[in-house]
Parts: sequence; structure tokens; C-alpha cells
Amino acid sequence: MKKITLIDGNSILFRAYYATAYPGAKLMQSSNGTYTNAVFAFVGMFEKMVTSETTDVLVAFDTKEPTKRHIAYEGYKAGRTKMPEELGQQIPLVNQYIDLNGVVAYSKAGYEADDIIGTLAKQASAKGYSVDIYSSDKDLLQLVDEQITVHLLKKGMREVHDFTPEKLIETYELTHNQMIDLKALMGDASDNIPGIPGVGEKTAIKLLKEYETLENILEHQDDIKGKLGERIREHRDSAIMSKELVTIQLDCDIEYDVDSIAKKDIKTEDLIHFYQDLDLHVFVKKMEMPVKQEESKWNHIELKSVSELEDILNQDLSLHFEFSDYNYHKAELWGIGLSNGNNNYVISADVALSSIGFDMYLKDEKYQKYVYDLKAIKVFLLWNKLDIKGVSFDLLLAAYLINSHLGKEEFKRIVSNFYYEDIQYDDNIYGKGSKKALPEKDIYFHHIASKAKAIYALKDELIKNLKDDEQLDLLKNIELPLSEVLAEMEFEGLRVDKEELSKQKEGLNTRINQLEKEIIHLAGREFNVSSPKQLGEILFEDLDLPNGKKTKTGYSTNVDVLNKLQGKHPIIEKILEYRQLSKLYSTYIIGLEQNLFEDDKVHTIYMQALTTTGRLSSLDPNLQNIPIRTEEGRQIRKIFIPKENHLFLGADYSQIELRVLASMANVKKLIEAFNNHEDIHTKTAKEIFHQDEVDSEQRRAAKAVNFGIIYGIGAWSLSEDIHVSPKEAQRFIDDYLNLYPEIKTYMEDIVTYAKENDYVKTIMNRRRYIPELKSSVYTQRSFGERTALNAPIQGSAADILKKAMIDLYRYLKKENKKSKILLQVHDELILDVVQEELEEMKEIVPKMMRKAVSLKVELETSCDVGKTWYDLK
DNA sequence: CTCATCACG
DNA sequence: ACGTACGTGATGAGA
Repeated sequence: MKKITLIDGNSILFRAYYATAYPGAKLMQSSNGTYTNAVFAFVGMFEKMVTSETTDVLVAFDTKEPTKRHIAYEGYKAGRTKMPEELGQQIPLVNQYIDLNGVVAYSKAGYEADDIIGTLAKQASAKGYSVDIYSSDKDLLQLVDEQITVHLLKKGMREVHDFTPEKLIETYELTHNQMIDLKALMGDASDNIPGIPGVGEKTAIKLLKEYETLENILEHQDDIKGKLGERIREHRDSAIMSKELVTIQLDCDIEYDVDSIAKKDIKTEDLIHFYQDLDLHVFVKKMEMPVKQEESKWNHIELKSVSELEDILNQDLSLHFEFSDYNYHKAELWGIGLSNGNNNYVISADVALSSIGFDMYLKDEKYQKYVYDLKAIKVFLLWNKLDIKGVSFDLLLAAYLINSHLGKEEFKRIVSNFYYEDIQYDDNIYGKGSKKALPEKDIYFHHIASKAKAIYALKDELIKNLKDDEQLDLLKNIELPLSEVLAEMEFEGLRVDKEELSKQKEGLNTRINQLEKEIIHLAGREFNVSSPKQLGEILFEDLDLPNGKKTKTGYSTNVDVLNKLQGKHPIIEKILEYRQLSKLYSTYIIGLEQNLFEDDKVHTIYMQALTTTGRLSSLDPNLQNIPIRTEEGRQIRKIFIPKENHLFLGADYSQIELRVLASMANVKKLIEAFNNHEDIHTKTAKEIFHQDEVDSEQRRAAKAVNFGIIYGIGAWSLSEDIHVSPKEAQRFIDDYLNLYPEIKTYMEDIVTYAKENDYVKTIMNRRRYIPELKSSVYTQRSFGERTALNAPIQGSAADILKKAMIDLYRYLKKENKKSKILLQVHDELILDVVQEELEEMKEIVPKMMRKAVSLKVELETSCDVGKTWYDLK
């Protein structure tokens, strides 16, 4: 017997949306800002309704056009809240999804989804087919018959109630025909159907059990006593009209019939791209699981001996080093893939590292090498006393320059962005989390070789792409050389004074324990001081302090809130101190200990392809957020020391971002002030306040505006920052932009440019795409506009320091200096300097930084020397 | 695994 | 009426 499936698309879609859109939750989005929560949930539901067994299926949708119900009754569905914009955007995507599955999505003006389903269901039932209807709308229960089952979705797909005629009687004590009359009597608030006021489900069922039909009830209306009888007599017309409205139409004039809705083949490739575009990667993985067994059409060649390896080392190759862990300082090398575009090889770490020929090959600049993540390879080789030269292409860096959002992605996703699909997800090969392990050798060797193959295959295309975008210099002259600089910095590491570390650990530990006792005492009961939830209950319930409920999970207890409560209760200052100290203890003392290597150093990893602006980031440990703003925190810096008898030298740019802005926007007054070495915040304050002398508050306000401008300021946030009314804040901004009119022009121009081109760029042609600018959601679009302002400034500053690092590194190498660059913190460099080079370094380091690029303003640097990091002030 | 919090430029 | 500054990483709590 033929079996057909009919799906109430609208109802399911709403369920899908609201299942994942509860108030306060952030809706799921793709990386470019498209909302995907409804698509995501819809896919999950669809996969359960439409399986490989399904042969005939149609998904019905409503249209925006009025139906005859609207015409018959102008109040029909009146007062419904409009569909949220975030959901509306996803409707075309869901339609596309259904189509890619080979399934008909159908709607027709003048009909509702119910009517289309009803018509097809009854047609099928008459032909003896069996029918499954999926919806979350009870109205459809009137369609149930011996052939037709209605599956009502409750919560998501977790609970489904299957209604057959028997089930209907069991649940409502009514037949399917009576379901119409039930609704006619009850009415339906959500569709604005009146029914008979005062008659709810209970009364309606009672009436129907006695009289069977609405018509019969009305015929016997005079027999019904009391208030109920009165109501029925008074609202009989309303009941009749309601019945018309809730009756599903079974004779729609539609283009499909039950024999023309056969499911077609799934468009697998397109569906994968659909998922990828929306960042719905779980579904991609799911689809590719079975494909995994299907071998690629090429075989990898394992080079089993040193001589087999050395035989191929007479050519340019792509090389891929596969590590067991993202932290390559301590990772194991699982193998190396090599490819020349024709053959794809793989070797074990043992064979590779014991080959002198391989060592020679790596160092030989004559052979070009193409890699993925040069810095990782370089650091690994340094730990193994090896080196690599002649690398002319790095897939990771190239992809990152083409689109900075790609840097965060894994190998598979990067290459599939360039439509290269012959690659598996790492998770599918190795498993993930604690389950990560090596599978059979053939499987993972193939995987490693496939990466080398991909690098070789994509190299020319990506280089051409970079050339077209005028970014090849950025790769060749900045990012690739920088990889080498960073690799040496990471490998060199930062020395830790273990005595100082344990001294501070002890001190903090004692104080934290003491504070904890005092806090518990003041609170009057035991609780976990580190739990914001429990702390909120103590403060705002037990102690009844004035509060603002802020976060979606409960009370906010962050430092702003606590500061406002200062003085209201002695517990507050204790908590503030506890917070500060436990931050220092767990993040900087314990965190540091955990990252300490046997050489008593920490070896951070600079992520070179991660940020969307071009900055670096640092992890394991993060050395770019070591405390400095409070004296307490700053003490942590005493833990970091140079080599024996050496010194630290720190040099930083002063106001590099404002200078970049002044130069890019050609702001005359700013350029003049900078070139006259004036204090820029004081200068700005004087101009805004029209005074020759300004106080520190006024300078602070001017500084806040200067900063705010860089971030794409709003009056509201500025007012919060400098504690004035939003109105006053707006006046500051207006005055500021009048004072520096070029900034205003720049802000307008850059946003226009971004909207036209979809990206903004830095002085070195680093790009950031801003898809949010196209969003119809206000907050998204505003974010895009601020990004358009900020990214070129932050990114250009990053470019400049990168260039300075390369210049300095080359100088140190060429002149055979012992001093070494150790750290980079966005606008500053820290070097380990040997005494005899100190005077020269104090001269050369700031100079190289100042001369890294030539702007319309001079760059200024300051420079300090000290015995610990703390002493650099 | 997500959230709230807080450290940096 | 809306929602409220750019870029990061690490931690403990709690689901």
C-alpha cells in the first residue's frame, strides 16, 4: 500500500524557531550573521519525518495572501503578532533545504497549508493510501480517519502524539468529525475565532457527547437550561461562522495530486554546500560519515625507509606535519605528508627525523616548500634541532589573508571554502575530546597525505587570488617572515622565577582563605563565594541589597554592580578583594604553573591567523593579558625574568591607533598636535572645552572620546563611561567631530566603502569582510558599521608592529646579536638583552619601531629597561 | 558546553 | 521601539 507524508511547513517552522528562541537566548547565527536557529531545528525535525523509507511527500506552506476565511470574517487571525524578522529571513532557506532533499515545498495564494494538506490527504485516503500528517496544530485532527494518522509535535520532536481514530476517542471522547464542532464551540484565541463565549473544552465536549453535532445542539438550543443555554442562543451565528472558519477545505484547486509528489534524489553536493554556507557543520559531518567508507580515487604512498624518502627529495613539495595536539611545543608528530601534485606520500616521524637527507632538504632554499601552518612546523623543528627554509606558501596564512574569518577554522573547512572537498574532518579520523586516538595506520596516513595533496592543489589558485586582491606582498613580506620571528620567540620562551612564583602563591592563598572566612561570616551562612549565582542570592535576597536584575540567568554581580554597592554593606569590599585576588591566583599563578616547561620557562603560542583584524593572540599561557592596571596585579610581572645577567627591554608605541586614524583620515589638527609632541588628550580637552587649561576630569573625558571614536562610539556608552548624561555625551561627540571634521568624513566614507565592497582594508591591504552590514537586523548592521571604522585602524596598527618585528629580527640576525625578541603585546615589544648590547638596543629597538612605516604622522615610542617585567615602567 | 567574570591592548 | 564601543583568553560554576 502506498504511503504518503504531508507536512504542515508553517507550523513545524514556527515550532523549530521558538524551540530555540526563548527570551534572552542569543539566536544561532552563521559566521556572516544569517540567523540559522530555525533552519537548524527544522532540519532535525525534517530528518525524522522524511526518512529513506519515505517515497511520497509534500510540505505545505501558507502564503501572505488573504484566504477566503479572511474575506468571510475580517477579524480572522487579527491581532497575531507579526512574524519576527529573524524567522522571516529563514523561510527561503528552509524552502531551499526542502528542495535540496528532493521534496516538494508547496503553497498557493488563497489557501492555507491546512487546506492543501486536507485536500491531498482525503484524495489519498479515497484511493486507499495510508497518510501521515505532521503538524503541531490541533486543527488538523479533523482530518484523522482510518487511513490518515495525524502526528502532533509537542516539544520539538521529542514528544510526538500519533492520532488515529481510536486515539482520538481515547483522548477527547470524540470522533474526528466532531473535532470541527469542538473548535467551533470553543473558538480559538490565536486565530481570533470567537466560538461561543464561555464555552471551553470541557463544556464543548459535554455538549457534543450529548448532541453529537453543532447543528443538533443548535436545533435543541431551547432544551439547554441556564446560562449555557442563554449563551448558545445568543451566539448561535458566531458558532456557525466559527465552524465555517475552522473547517479545512478538502477541494482545493492545486497543481499537485497524490500521484505527483514522489520524492526525488537528494542533491548531496549542493546540500553540503548549503550546510557549509550556514555553518551547520554537524549536518555536514553526519552526511559524510557514510561517504567516509568510500575511498578516494587515489592511493597514498608510504615511504617506509630513509632511502625511499631521500629518493623523492629532489623537487618542490608540499609538506604537511600532522601533530597529535594543537600545542606543538609538546605534541607528538604523527606523520608527514608530501605531495608533488602527482604522487602523494606519507612518512612516519621516525623515518623522517632520522634522515640526514631530509634535514638537508628542509634547509635547502633551492627547493620551494608549500605548507600549512609554517610556525607550527618551525617550532617543532627547533625543538628537534632542525630547521626549514624556502617556504614560499602557507595555506593557513594565505586563506587567512583572503578572508580573515577563515583563520579560526580547521583544515577541512578552510579548503572546502575554496571548493576542495577531498578531505575528511579530523574528528572523523581521530575522534574528539578524550576519545581522540590514532585509528588504523592506513586510514590516518591517507588523511595526512590528503592534506599535503590539498596544499599542493590549492597553492596556485590561492596565490592568484592574493595577487588579484593585491595581498601577495602581505603574505611574502609580512606574514611568512613573521612566522619565523614568532617561532623563535615561542621557542625561546619566557623565564619564570619559581621562587617568586611560590612566594606569591603562598601570600595570595593565605589572603584568599582569610577573606573567604570573613565573607562567609558577614553573609551569615556557608556559600561558594566564587559562584555568581550563590553570591547574587546572598547579596540581593539574604542581605536585601538594592539590585538590578541583569543577566539572563539571574542577578549580575560584576564589578560595576559591586562598586555601586560599596559602602552599603561591609561584605562588598571583601568580595571585591576576593574576586581580584582569586583572579590573580587561579589565572596567573596556577595557570602559569600549569604551563611551565622543564626549562622553567613558559612557551606561549601566538595565534597568527586567528583575529579578524590582523592582531596576534596568545595562549597557553596568554602573555598578552598579564596584569598591569592595579598595583596588586602588577606584582605578577615580578615572576617573569630575563636570562641570567641579562635585562628586559620594553618598547611601546604611544597612541598608535590614534596616529593611524590621524594619518588615514588626514586629520590636520591631530597631525599637527602629534608632530608637535603635544599631549593629545589634553589638547583635545582644551579644544572641546574652549579653555587654555583643563582639569584631569576634562582630560579624562577627552581621552574617552578619543578612544571611543576608534571603536565607533555611541553617545549612550560614552555617557556610561564618563558618567554624564547621554545628551551631554552626544554634545561631546558632536563637538569632537566639528573639531576634527576629517574624522567625520572618514567615518562616513569608510562605511560607504564597506557597504559597496563588503570589506575594509588596512594600510597593508589586509582585508576584513563585514557581511553584517547587509543584515536587516539593526544591532547586526550597527555592529558592522562600527567594525568598518575600527578594523582598518586596529589592523593597520597591527601591520606596523609586525613590520617592525621583522625589521628588528633581521637586524639582530644579520649583526649576530645575542639580544632576542621575546614578547609582543599589540603595541609593544619586550626583548631579552645582554648587558653589552644594552645601549645599542635602547637606540635601535625604538628606532626600528618608529621607522617601520612612513605615515602622515610621526610614530612615537617609549623605552624602558628592567630586571623583571615588573620593572618596565 | 555555555555563561559570567575579568585580565590585557 | 530597539540596544548600547573594538579585539582577545582563562577560569570556575553549573547545566
